[in-house]
Amino acid sequence: MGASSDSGAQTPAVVTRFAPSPTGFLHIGGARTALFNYLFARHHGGQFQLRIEDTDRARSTEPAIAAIIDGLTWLDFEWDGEIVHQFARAPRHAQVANHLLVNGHAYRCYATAEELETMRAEQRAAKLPMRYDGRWRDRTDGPDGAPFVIRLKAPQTGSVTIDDLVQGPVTVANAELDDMVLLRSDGTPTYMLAVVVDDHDMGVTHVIRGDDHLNNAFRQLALIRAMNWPEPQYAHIPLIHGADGAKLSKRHGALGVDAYRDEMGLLPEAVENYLLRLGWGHGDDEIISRAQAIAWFDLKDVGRGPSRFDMKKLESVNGQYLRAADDARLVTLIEPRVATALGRAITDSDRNTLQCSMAELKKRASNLNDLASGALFFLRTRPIPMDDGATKLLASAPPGVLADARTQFAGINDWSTAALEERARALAETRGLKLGQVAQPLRAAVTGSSQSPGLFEVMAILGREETLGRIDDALDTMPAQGAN
RNA sequence: AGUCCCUUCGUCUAGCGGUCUAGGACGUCGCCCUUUCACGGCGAAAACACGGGUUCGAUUCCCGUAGGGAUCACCA
Repeated sequence: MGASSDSGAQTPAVVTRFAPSPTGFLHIGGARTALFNYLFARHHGGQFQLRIEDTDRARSTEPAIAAIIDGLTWLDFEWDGEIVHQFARAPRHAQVANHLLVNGHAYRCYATAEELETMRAEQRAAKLPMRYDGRWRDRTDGPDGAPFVIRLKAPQTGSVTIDDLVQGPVTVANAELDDMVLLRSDGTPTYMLAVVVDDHDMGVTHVIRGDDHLNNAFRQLALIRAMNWPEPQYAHIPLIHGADGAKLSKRHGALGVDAYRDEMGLLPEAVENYLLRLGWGHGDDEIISRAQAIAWFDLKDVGRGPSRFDMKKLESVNGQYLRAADDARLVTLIEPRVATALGRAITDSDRNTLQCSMAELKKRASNLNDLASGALFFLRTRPIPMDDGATKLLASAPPGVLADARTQFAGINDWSTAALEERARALAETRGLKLGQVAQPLRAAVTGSSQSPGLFEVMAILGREETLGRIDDALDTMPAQGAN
């Protein structure tokens, strides 16, 4: 990209960008901002670009940049073109500041930090708005060699109205704004300068960002006008709040997206769907595919008020996507978790078992953690552990049912769900028991728990040898019940 | 403090002057299905912040109040 790319030969009608600062991890709010930018660009057949705002050298880190890229990749928000690293463009930013200095739209300010601090203290004491008072605005007698910053000579009268695509028309009097610093005394650009210059050079047509930037937009517009550049359209989306209505914090889920993937075991499409529905709606639609989202997304449908993050609903949405997900994909996803829990590597046989049981398993899980832990009993080696519920079931089982059931099952030639169930029902009938009185002890013996997927499906998947073995194990631990 | 923004069930939202005795989803509760737990199905409770206008008629338009949020840097 050239230093000043005004050429726009084949400039797309819509160019959006996601511009995170790599000072932390990509959090959920940032992910939503990225999603809206992505969707809007794709909806209009335009471009979605990524810019890393790393001008804060002290706080920007490589791991943070990697985390941002990792998060966007996981969510599959594919950006167009090369990633723009803001810091590398510092010379261009300085060039613009100096250009403004030359044409009179900016000036040197020699006020020291201490000086400005006392100015603010006085304003605070007088209960006046704290703004730079423009003391160097019309002076050119700066001390030789003294450090200075370059400030924008912003209009002081009149007002500016931004037709925000989300917030609607917003007007602010120029008197409310002060002359912002463009270039610091060390020659580095401020964020305000850098964003405007980069957005212009990247050909950004729509600035979609958190509404914490709404106030900044007016200052940035003054700079854009001073440069006589085309003005982008703005869309300031409300920030996400925690369940208690307060700003999102770690307690609420302002975690890196990696936490949603790794710790919570969520699916990227579910996180995307949830984020999309947070502050945006399309009739009664809840589960919305990427393609539909692109077709339907419009900034005018984005709500103006902040919405609260609801983990329960996220889990629910994730559960729906989990049930619709491909079984083989889920097997792959839970493999590491299962291996860790089991303390051993997963074999092909294990994989096969997981694949066969996945349809049953996923109905009982809303995230990958649940899915993995729910699958464990299939893969444990005998004798499998019994939880409290299972122990109680075995202790209160009608005398002899387990042994009788074992005998019945052992006589089955066709080891199938249907055959297993038929024998169990027959046994219950002859002994005058309800099916549950037979099935529950069996469930305990075979799964080690009082809750599990369908018992006969489980036994069919486990196979004759393993099933019978587990029943034998249970029989061994049971106190000798008055024989027959 | 000032400036700016926002306000429909607990939560996310639909609604864009009459179709609202306000719809959907999550959550909650009940019932059904059923060998357990889930899934699934059915049903219930649950909201237009308040006060003024405008209008034949306001959830929908305007103003005020209250509440919430954003913002005060040589941070981004």
